[in-house]
Amino acid sequence: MQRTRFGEMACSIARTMDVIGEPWSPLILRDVYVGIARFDQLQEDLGISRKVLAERLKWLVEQGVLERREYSTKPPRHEYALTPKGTELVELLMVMVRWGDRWTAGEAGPPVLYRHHACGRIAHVELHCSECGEPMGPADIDVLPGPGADVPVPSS
Amino acid sequence: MQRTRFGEMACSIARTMDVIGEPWSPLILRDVYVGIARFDQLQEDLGISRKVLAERLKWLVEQGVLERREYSTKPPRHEYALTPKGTELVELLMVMVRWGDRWTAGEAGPPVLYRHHACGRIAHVELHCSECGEPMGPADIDVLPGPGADVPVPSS
DNA sequence: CCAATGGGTTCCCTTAGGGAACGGAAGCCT
DNA sequence: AGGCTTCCGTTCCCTAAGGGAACCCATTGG
Repeated sequence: MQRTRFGEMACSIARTMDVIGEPWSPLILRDVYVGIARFDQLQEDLGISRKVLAERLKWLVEQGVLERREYSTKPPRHEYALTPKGTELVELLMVMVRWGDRWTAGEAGPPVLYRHHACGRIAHVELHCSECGEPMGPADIDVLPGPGADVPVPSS
Repeated sequence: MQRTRFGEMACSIARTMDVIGEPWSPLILRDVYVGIARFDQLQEDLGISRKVLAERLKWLVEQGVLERREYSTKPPRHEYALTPKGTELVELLMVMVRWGDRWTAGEAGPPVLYRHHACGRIAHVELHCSECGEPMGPADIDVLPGPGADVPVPSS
């Protein structure tokens, strides 16, 4: 619903939510990431209303998160693919998965597992500091005002 | 709106969205994390409707993400605090901030900065593998079915 | 006694999600 | 050639959820 526009707020959380804050968007990105890329596949896999799916896809393409490309011209057919901007959002999904696994999976265990190419092991993501490489969580930081504070509208 | 229930899906992303997928929830958690913890403070800081704020807080408390506690009995006054379950969600917020900083901050730069206690430097989060400690992003993993796949309802 | 503060609740209006039906363009089958 | 099927949406209507403003109640301070 969200009639309050988040994109104008001087907060990167709000601005991220403005792009993918509508509840279906992360699931759409997940599906595209794992290769479910066409309209009907998405609709069936998610159980989303076709109307809402069309709206979401349009929005996500406008935001530069997805790209709509023709994979067949003779019958015009399209599929959706992650842009670099969208691929980085998948990192966010990986952290959501981690939290969901820990707190909502119950006894059945996690629905999916990740195997890390580098070490070949089943693993999950952890947050580390970009500067020193050590773990960095909510308790390990001070939050300071940055240069973009109090600037309501960034660019567009 | 989300009349489709996400909590039943065998997907940790969907189940996480079921808890905090409504657009205001991450901003509420952000505020509580930085110490904006009382109803009126939240309402003013966010510009959210009081009705929706009351609903969200109730939901987040029910979900065990926030805790409502009385900090004064004489006039009964309450504030909200993050539980451990909620504190781990702040990790998710930190990743959202990272994405928002990179892709939506514009020339003004990030609205807030993090200083890492361990090294004292301004930093952002990066995703690493829990097993080998190396970077682990969307391109570095295989996604495999886990034990909880095809189990629609986890516990509750 | 009156106003202010804190923390909500109630009411009404508008808007966005859900579901089902429709549409249209290009194969494919017989 | 006619009709079925696939893909990708659009349109319609209904209901539920968000927004805003007003109201409420308890306590405290002046």
